[in-house]
Amino acid sequence: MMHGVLPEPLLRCENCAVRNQAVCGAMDAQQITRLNAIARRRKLVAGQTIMSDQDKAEFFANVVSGTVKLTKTMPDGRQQIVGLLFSPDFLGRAYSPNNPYFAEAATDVEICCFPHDAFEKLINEFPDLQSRLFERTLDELDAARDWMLLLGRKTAEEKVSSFLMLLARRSLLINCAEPQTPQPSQFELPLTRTDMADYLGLTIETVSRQLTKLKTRGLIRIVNNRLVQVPDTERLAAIAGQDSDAA
Amino acid sequence: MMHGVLPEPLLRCENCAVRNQAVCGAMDAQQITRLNAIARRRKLVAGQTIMSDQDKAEFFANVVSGTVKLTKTMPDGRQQIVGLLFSPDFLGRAYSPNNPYFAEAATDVEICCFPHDAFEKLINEFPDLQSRLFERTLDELDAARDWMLLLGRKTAEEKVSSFLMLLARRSLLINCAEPQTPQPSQFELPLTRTDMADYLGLTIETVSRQLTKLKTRGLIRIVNNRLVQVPDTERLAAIAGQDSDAA
DNA sequence: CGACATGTTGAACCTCATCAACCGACGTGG
DNA sequence: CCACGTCGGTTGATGAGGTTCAACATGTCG
Repeated sequence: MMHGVLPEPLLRCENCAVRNQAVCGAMDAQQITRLNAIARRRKLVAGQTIMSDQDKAEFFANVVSGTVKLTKTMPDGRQQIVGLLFSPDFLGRAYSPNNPYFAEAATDVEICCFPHDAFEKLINEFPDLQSRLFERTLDELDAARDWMLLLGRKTAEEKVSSFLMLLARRSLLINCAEPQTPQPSQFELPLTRTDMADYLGLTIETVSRQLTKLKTRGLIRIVNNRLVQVPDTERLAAIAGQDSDAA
Repeated sequence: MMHGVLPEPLLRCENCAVRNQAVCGAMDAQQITRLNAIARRRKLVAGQTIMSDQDKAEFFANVVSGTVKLTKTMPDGRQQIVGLLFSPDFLGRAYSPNNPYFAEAATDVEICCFPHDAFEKLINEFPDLQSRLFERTLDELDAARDWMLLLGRKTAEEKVSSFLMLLARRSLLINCAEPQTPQPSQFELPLTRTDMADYLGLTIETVSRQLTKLKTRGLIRIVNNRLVQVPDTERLAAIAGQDSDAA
């Protein structure tokens, strides 16, 4: 990576690692120049708050690296992670400055921020940009609804397996481009056990137990409490209770 | 209502009951004329399929009256309702003909259909229309995530109460325009117990038991197994485990 | 009236939450 | 250097909330 060593002003959008994947992918040279003028990189360590649900969001952002979690909390403290954002995902809501979620860095995170007003102006000028954001939002909606099925109807074992499959698919997608699933997979867990529990609607104890159960059955191998190997993704997918294509 | 007795071709968009609320609300006279040319009313009885998740969606639609449920089903038959659509809501997904949900009439339903290709052309011509759809999609995303909190973290009692509060708020919103919540409310349940269970991630037995428990405690009155009265919405909202404003 | 779908109630069981103890890694300060 | 507290994770014992299975009630429609 060259980017890390370049001084901030040279971190131009046209060289960005996530360009062509992020919302800026549809923009031409002129638009990118405009975008570059308002974009600003930020690095965050794990646990740091990105946006609070208390106050208005001052910016939009693209996740460049790391994992961001969106959470909702009840008055008595019960928590639910309602969305995970990975590398080219987009953070923030158009049309309304209100932000109903608490956004927090689950791992160390790098994001690319756009001030609210300037970015909205860009959206209005470039319909392509709006279309892209729209498409992403639709994808997020699909993902949210998939997760509703998981939260409402799946067993603890299926929940944990589904989460692991989510990561396994992601890592396969990033590493090789082939979409076949019968391959082995290896990845880092971007969440602590507590976060996994909050994502799956379980307790940390149940998550831990299910993980050891999967380990004992040889379905996964746990290396570092964070690094996980899945020797046979098909087998795990079957336990996750999903068709081999579903998320 | 005049509409019901008018022959189909006279059911013009400019007279539509949900105009100004639906996606067409932003359109001017000229646009409405265009829309009218492609729109087509359909009536469906409860239980009828609107769109299958198996095949591509051939149309978009606005819900004019009644309730539509979006469901996801696992291979073994477990089901989860992932969205409820009421009167001015929009049905269908732009940019992709694939439709990952099974859409079914929960009650008798009236919808206004737009063929896929013609409507997409309209979207591209009128950015306002796209913005409106985008906003609605963002609202749906928020609702889905609220429901994730419910499915993942709430107790059966809280789930049932939350659902009742959803309907109570809706009925108050429709009847009077005042946003105060301490009022009594009355409404029809648009779902069977089975559907309520599938919406809340419970079994029908649990739903039934929680309803009778709420009834016994005087928090609700059940008239017709379908007609429900809530004497004190604040009290019910407290049991639903939500701040008085949240969905 | 009988038949069928829809809803209720009861009893037994089971999954998962709760409470608690324990482990290992890490960082701090005496 | 070791004692100490903290944090993240694991494991065990126990119990409650919700499911399951089954019987019964109610409502609706021919």
